[in-house]
Amino acid sequence: MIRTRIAPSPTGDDIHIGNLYTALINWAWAKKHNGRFVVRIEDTDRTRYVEGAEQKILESLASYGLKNDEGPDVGGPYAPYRQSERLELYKRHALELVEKGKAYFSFATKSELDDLKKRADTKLIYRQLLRDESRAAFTIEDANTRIAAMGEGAEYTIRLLVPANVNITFHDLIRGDITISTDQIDDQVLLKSDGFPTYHLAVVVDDVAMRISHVIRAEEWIASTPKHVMLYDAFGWEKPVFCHVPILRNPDKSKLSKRKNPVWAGWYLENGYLPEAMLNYLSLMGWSHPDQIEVFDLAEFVKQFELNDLSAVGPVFDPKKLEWMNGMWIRKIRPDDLAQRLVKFYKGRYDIEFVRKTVPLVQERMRTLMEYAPYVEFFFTAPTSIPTEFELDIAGFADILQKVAVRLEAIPEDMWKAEKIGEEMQALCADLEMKPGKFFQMLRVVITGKKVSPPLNESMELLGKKECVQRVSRRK
RNA sequence: GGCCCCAUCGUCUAGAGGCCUAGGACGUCAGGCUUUCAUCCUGAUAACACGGGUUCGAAUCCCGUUGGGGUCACCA
Repeated sequence: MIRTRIAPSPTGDDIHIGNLYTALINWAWAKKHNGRFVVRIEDTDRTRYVEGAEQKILESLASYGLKNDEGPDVGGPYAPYRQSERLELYKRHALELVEKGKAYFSFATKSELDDLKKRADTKLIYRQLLRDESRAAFTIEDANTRIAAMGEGAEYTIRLLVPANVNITFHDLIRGDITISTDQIDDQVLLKSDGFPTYHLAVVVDDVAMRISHVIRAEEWIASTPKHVMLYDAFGWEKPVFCHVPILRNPDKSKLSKRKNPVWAGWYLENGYLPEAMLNYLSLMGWSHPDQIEVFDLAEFVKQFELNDLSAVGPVFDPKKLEWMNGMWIRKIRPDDLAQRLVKFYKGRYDIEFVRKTVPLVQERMRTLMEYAPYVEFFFTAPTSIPTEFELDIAGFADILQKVAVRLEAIPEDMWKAEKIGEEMQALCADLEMKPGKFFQMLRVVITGKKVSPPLNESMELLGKKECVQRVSRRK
């Protein structure tokens, strides 16, 4: 059984786009194999905890259609899915490692550690000192006596015993074998002095407890994977498949950050992006469809996606292409679907009937839902002024408008259709011996107040005869 | 700085030794269609980081250099 997970920390406002990307990969891989996609909340850092973040993350995932099969919101066979509710499990395992001689108690205080760092010229020497002094300081018996003596508020940590100069090799599905020396790793704290586990202990214990088959996470975790490998080995556990996906980048290639791009998943939804478009765009990061097509839905992605086809190169997140993709999706969905999304997006500002009528006029010119409002604004607000360049540029401006008004007035109410309006205006334009471009540009500005608008005839039909005549007449 | 990862148009990518005078997409530019804008169509622009090997033959394999990124916490 394929089981994947994402393990977000509730430390921000929302789920980060990079995490949404990782979530997509995890979700797709699980779905492809009829497996399970798990969300586990890693809230072991109490100092960075943000109230409400967990809910927002879950909401965002659901909004994008990446619903989790197990998690704190829906439960599951391996509950609880919040690490803060699993503290006993971690402590038990940390102690097990101490018993096995794979970890040790440490009473070193912050200042003692700082002192140690000061004495060491290099990281390597620091690690040696830590190994030689800290770990040898107490036998298990001594430590237990000391902890007992300290009573309730006993402060100590449990550290992993990391041997010097041993090569740790693990297999990454995308990159192949990766070897890192233990000289790069100091004795890792597994259990913090506040009784909470560190990420390293918790992630290994939970991934095993929750039967995670594929650990698919961002590339930034590669350097700490040897720590996890040591833990799997220390416990005698079988390792999952490791797969480190590329990190999304800013245009300057640095790790995608809010300084250069909006990074919160919710932001894109709030700014008129379709979940389908975002996911489709994200799926093109480090991966490409075997047929080289670029616009496809989630089901197609799940069908075609292979984990080891993922590239190891960190792709730049390009808002321009995302926008194009969004435009493609706006045109791709059914008009009625689009209408309903618009109503929802604008929180009822427009009623569904109005939106249904205007969607055909604007569907192929919108790139985001946000562009709808400016396009239809003129239906509600008559233009208040005309750019003076028009009056100056067109000889007999007022007279021409007068004639337009007369023509429009002459169209019977029951014939007030886009086609008829178009014919009449064409005819008038010919009578006046004006260039169509100029004539219609003028008419457009008078009716909509803008040089750019939805198709004129259809717009006038929707606006109604009375309103159109009024808008034209007002210019006399 | 140590260690690890990576390296094809500005960007996303195809390419798993000959099919590559390197293909597609976004962007940009030019043109067409059009009653504006958009859509759509056509065309143009632009890349195998560099240097050594291996091979009859290298974008593809190996080594080095350079460049970029990640990571080195009682944060995840």
